[in-house]
This record gives sequence, C-alpha cells and structure tokens, in this order.
Amino acid sequence: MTTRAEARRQTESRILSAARELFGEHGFDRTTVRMVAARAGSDPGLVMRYFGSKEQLFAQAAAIPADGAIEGTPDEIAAQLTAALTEKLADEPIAALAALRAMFSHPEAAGEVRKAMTAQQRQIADQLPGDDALVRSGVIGALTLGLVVSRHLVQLDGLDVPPERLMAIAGPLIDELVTGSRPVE
Amino acid sequence: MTTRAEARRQTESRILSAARELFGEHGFDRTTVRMVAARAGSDPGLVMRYFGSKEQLFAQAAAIPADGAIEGTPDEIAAQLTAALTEKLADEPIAALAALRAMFSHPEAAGEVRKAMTAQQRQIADQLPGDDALVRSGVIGALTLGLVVSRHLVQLDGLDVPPERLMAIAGPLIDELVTGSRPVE
DNA sequence: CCTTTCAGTCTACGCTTGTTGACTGAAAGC
DNA sequence: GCTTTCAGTCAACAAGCGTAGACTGAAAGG
Repeated sequence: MTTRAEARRQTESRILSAARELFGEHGFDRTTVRMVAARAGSDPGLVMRYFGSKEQLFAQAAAIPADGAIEGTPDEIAAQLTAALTEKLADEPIAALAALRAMFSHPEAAGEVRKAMTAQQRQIADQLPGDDALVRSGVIGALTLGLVVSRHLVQLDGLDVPPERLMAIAGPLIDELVTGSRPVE
Repeated sequence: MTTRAEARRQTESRILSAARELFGEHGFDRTTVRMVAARAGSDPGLVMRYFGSKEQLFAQAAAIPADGAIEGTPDEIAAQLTAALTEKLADEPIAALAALRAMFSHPEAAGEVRKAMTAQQRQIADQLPGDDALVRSGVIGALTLGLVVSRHLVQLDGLDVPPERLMAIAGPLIDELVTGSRPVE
C-alpha cells in the first residue's frame, strides 16, 4: 500500500534526480521543464506545483555540494586537497559540473559558484604560510577547476588517463602551491 | 561617399563585433539574434541574411583564435607558454571566453574547444621530453583554462591581482610541467 | 458511507525565439 | 535616364518555452 504522502515524496525525489541529471548534461537553458518531467515519468504542471518555478527547481537540484572543510598542517592540507581532486577526477561530479555549466549561462548561479569557491579558498588560505597565500590557494582552485573541466567536459585527449597518473603530475604541483616551495632549477 | 560594398563590409563587421561581445557576456543561449542586431544598430533579418543562422554567426564570432605555433627547446617553449598565459590573464580574451562559455551550454561548441585545445596540446607534447609528455601538456592546458576561467569568469577573489603576481606563482608550475622536473621536497 | 483532500493529468495561455519573405529606396551598370 | 541590383526595413510565421488552472480519481478522515 502506498500512502499519499509517500507517493509524493517519491515523485518529488524522481523529479529532483531527473533535474540533476539533465541540468548536468545540458545546462540550465537547454534543459526544459518538459524534459525533466518526462524523464521523471511525471508532468510539467506537477513540477511547477512542487518546485514553484524552473529557477527554484534548479536551485534545489544544482545546490553546490560543499566540500568538507579542509584543515590541518600544510602537509595535511595538501593531502586532503590531493584526495579531493583525485575523487573529482575519478567519477563525474554531476552536481559540480551542473553548477559550473550554469555559471556560464545563468547569472544568478554564477554568484553561487563564486561564493562557494571563494569561501573554500579563503578558508584554505588562512592556514597556508607565506604572504601570497590567498593567491596560491586561488591557483589551487583554478588548477582543480581546470582539470575537472578539461577532463570531464572538454574531454581533452591527454587527460584521458587513470586518475593516479594524472595525480602523479598534479599532486606535486599542489604540494608546491601549498608549501610555497620552488621547483629545482 | 560610401559605396555599397563598403557599407556592407562595415555592417557585417559591426554585427560580428556585437556578436562577439554578447556571446562573450551571456553565452550562446542567452544571446538572441535581436540583441545582436540591436547592439550593431542593425536588423535581425539582416543578421540572418548575412550569416545564415544564429549557429553560423556564433561559429564566426567565437572562432577560437589559434594561438601561434609553439616550438623550440623546452626552455623556449616554457617562455612562450608563460608569455601567452600572461597575455590571456591581462586582457579578457573575449572570443576564447565566448567559446568556453558556450562549451557549457552548447555541445557542438564543446567539440570546437576540444579540437582547438587538443591540436595545440599535441603539438606541444611532441616537443617535450619524458614519456608522459602528453599528459603533462594536457595539465598545462588545464591549468591555463582554469586560470583564465577562474579569473575572468568566476572572478575568484585571490586571482584578482596583477598578472605578474599570478605568473610569479604559475610560471614555475609551467616550467616544471614542461621539463618534467620535480619540486624540492 | 459520504465528504474532503490532494497527487496527478490535460489543455491552453502568453511570450520569446529563430527565421522567412515581401517591401523600399538608393547605388551600380549600361 | 532607365533598368537592375542589393543593403536595409518591417511584419509575420511556426515552434517551443515557462506557467496557470480546471479537471479526475483515489486515498484520508470522520
């Protein structure tokens, strides 16, 4: 027996999943409410009733999953950053990609991405040595973003290798950025 | 006296400029033919007649400006890459940004970006030492993309500094990627 | 059992979009 | 000077969009 409340919860959840998938695949503009409803085996009108508007549906579907706080000694920070990046390179981070996608076509979402990235970046910078810590942690963010986008979205040739091989190259860069050390000349 | 041919050239050029600006600002989907025509002081119908379709207009407006071939010894390559990145960080590369923006909402454009990046990346990899040269040159591309996007599009806090300060940090990373050297432990 | 509630469906609206084609008037060609 | 060409304008189109609201039928509640 399916109660009414339960049916509703399931439907809402199916809609949200479909929205996450489609926003991740096609971005905000090229995803229509009708597409979401169809994939969820539901109805456009129902989507509107449950989520208010396409805008609000997006806000819930593409809420940026906050990376856990990163803290500790520089060495520990480097390890955590490396682990987080490895994970992002391994399986497609749908939600994060949706957010990035949206940033480029959807002004409001851009603000969200900026806020999320800035917050994390400041938090990291506070724990790094050196007077250009904020810039360095910004470069870490840029490198991370660049790698994720280049691998998953652009599907750049050379990056189509196991995450471990990528990290063998990117890892030392992160270490260097965290500690502020210089490479051998 | 303005000849007819000259007037046409000027109009096409105005349309193309407006398209470049608007595609760069708002991406493909959120830029309408009417907006382009208005900014160019022209007419939507004329835009269609001259460029065929919005799609073709975009193709011409956001054609990715091929970076000049990069070649020489590893040291020379590193220098050229550094110079190119410095330039990209200094002034907004509108066309490239438009292409990147479009990539997130427009699958076909992603293919263009892939082609352009892949070509350059292979060309560089051929001249680098080491057996993981292709991966390293891919990471260089990712780092470049990440920095440009983070600075100009996300407008990330820490990266809002003079290009020289950024390059003081990113430059060594590129050197390291080019030569395949390891940082001091 | 009868009424109320509410998940889910269907239809249609107003609007914007890319695109087309008929029209106008001035430059080009003879 | 007369015809042809063609840059530029205007109005309208079909299609697709987000959204609203009336409707249906089964579960909930007394």
